[in-house]
Amino acid sequence: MAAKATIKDVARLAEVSPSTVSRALRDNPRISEEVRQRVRKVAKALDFHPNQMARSLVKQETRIVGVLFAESAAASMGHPFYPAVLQGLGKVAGERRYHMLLSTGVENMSEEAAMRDLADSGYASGLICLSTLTTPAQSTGSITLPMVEIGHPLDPENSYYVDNDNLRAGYEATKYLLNCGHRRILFLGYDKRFMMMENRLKGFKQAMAEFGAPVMDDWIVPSRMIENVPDFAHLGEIFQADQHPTAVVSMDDPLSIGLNGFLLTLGLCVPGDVSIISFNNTQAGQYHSPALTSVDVHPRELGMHAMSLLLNIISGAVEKPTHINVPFTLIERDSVAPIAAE
Amino acid sequence: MAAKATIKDVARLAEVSPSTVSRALRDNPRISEEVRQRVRKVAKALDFHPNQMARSLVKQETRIVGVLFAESAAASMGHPFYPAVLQGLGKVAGERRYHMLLSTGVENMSEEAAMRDLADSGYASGLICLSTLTTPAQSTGSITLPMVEIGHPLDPENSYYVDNDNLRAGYEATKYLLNCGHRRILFLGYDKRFMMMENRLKGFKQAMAEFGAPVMDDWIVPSRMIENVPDFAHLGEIFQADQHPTAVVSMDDPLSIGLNGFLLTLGLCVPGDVSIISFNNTQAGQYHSPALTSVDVHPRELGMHAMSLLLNIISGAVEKPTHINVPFTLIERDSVAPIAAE
DNA sequence: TGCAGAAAGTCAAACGTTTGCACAGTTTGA
DNA sequence: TCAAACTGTGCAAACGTTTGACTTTCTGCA
Repeated sequence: MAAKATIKDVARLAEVSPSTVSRALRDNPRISEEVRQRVRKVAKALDFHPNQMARSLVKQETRIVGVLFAESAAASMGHPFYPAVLQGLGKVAGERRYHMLLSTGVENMSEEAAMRDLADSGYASGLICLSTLTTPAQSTGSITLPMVEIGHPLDPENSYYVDNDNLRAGYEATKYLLNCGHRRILFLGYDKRFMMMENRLKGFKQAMAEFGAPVMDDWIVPSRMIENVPDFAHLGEIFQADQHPTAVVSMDDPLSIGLNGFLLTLGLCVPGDVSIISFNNTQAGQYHSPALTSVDVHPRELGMHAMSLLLNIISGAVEKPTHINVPFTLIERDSVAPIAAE
Repeated sequence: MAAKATIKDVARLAEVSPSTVSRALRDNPRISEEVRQRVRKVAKALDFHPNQMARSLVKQETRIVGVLFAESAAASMGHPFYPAVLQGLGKVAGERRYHMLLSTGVENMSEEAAMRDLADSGYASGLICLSTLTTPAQSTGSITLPMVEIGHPLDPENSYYVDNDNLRAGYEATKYLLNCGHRRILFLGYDKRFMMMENRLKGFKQAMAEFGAPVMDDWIVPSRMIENVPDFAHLGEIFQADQHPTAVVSMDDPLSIGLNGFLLTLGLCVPGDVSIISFNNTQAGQYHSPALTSVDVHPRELGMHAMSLLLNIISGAVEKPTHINVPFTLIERDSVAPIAAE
């Protein structure tokens, strides 16, 4: 009773050979119904569970997939986007009886190193990589595991990945403001480390051009994701000027909320004086007043699709580099208003 | 080059036996310096990494710990508390070269079932359990793995766990309001499924009693954690009454933010008409206006301590059921004001 | 009656390590 | 001078499964 029961224990008690036990438990048709029953009963009685390590060893596969976060998993978890992705990943992993192994980023470990670590550990049969950076692991080449990325990969032609159409998202968000009559629009939260930002900015410019609205470099203001601290001094100058922006496209809800607070100190109201359209549709944004109009990129779906794809690759159902595009949704709330007559 | 190098490949090229390779790579003192060097060089050249499955099989241990979330991991990740804990867990796991295996809650799988699943999988050498529920797995008995819980366990005497002193936290939060002159205080967000709520409520009552303030059952208003939807109809009645509460102890920032919005619709201001002291000190709460006065339970530290403890148990450094108490911090911001003269 | 083939099991090798023991060669100590 | 001890290495068993090949027994058919 003390030690865990092994297949041999079951075999002995059921008076068959270990191989028969193995087959019986896996419903191999070569085992008679009678023996199958007997084996099952004994297995249950002993609370026998096959040792996965032994199993994995001989089958040369595990039921584990590694999950790797771009920033050290640690840092990134602060933002609701990542937990939501994880939630999606977990849902389909669970359904297909897979486990997820987290890359527990040792502090200051590079993304690539973490990836190698996970791959080399031999525990995982595949990799999910949230490498949304523009300069991810260069030498991903020698990694032999099946891998799917969430976000835009460096080499789209040869990668499996799931993503939003961020160009389109940037375009639609901007167009929404333009349609409300805004022309002086600021782009907040540009972080050139993230590929998606490039694309959203591209969409922004495209929409602006289409409506003949001017794009000023000065009005593309950076802010690191996650930390979400824009350059308030700079923003102060911009918004205290006479011809200040009447609307902003903000890359993230927390950022928008911060901006809103800042504008308040300047005596500017949202959406009365400045409209904000935001991204990520977080809980905080919903509860905020005014409730934020925000683009939901559906992180949970991103996760679900990524995991499905990976598992299908592992099982051999998918062979060619595949790209899945998860649609976004623009959710209208109260932070955008038609431009006030001047 | 195609298949992964095994220890035998290394042995062949280094012209030694597999056992020597094994010993050389683990710095066994019985191997001469010369051979050690040679083996290392070959191993590096072949990019050899020992197969963890094989290793785990013979050593009867893995470098993986399972992490189990109370609610299906999925649902709970929505709240910033859990990612923060995960962050802490990951930090020390990474430092000690352990990996974390997530219980990817199959939908509707009970906490206990998920636990068994994780334990039975044989992948994990230990378990972290965020079982903050009041009625967790009853028959945790037959689980033989080392396990530490985060939150208050059912059987404190025989459990390893790390926790806040929630009674004290409830007490201090309430006292903070009482010291500001408040007496009509509402307790918002009671969720009897969580043990910590019981304790916080106990602390609340204790403080109230100490100041001779009345505690009314009606003013202990429940709300499920995570979903964070209180009964607004009920709250409406309470706050529209003549003698409405002048302050509330709220179990969660998102909940507080929701309450704030609701009070606004009633024409009540925070903290002018109603003060709020909150829990969890989330980003959303900081950015909110007014910025929330909130008690930080330091979820990251909870995670770090839990993982350290577990790893110490696994390594044999800790033997007796241990309890670690992580201090909380009351962070003063703008959502509490001294009571207005009536 | 003989024989093919199916049915139901058993055997043993294999997966890639680790590790107790054996062994050969070299020192050491008395 | 010889036993004892030490050094450096190889052998082979073990960890707990899975699986291809093999054996035995039985069934049906010519």
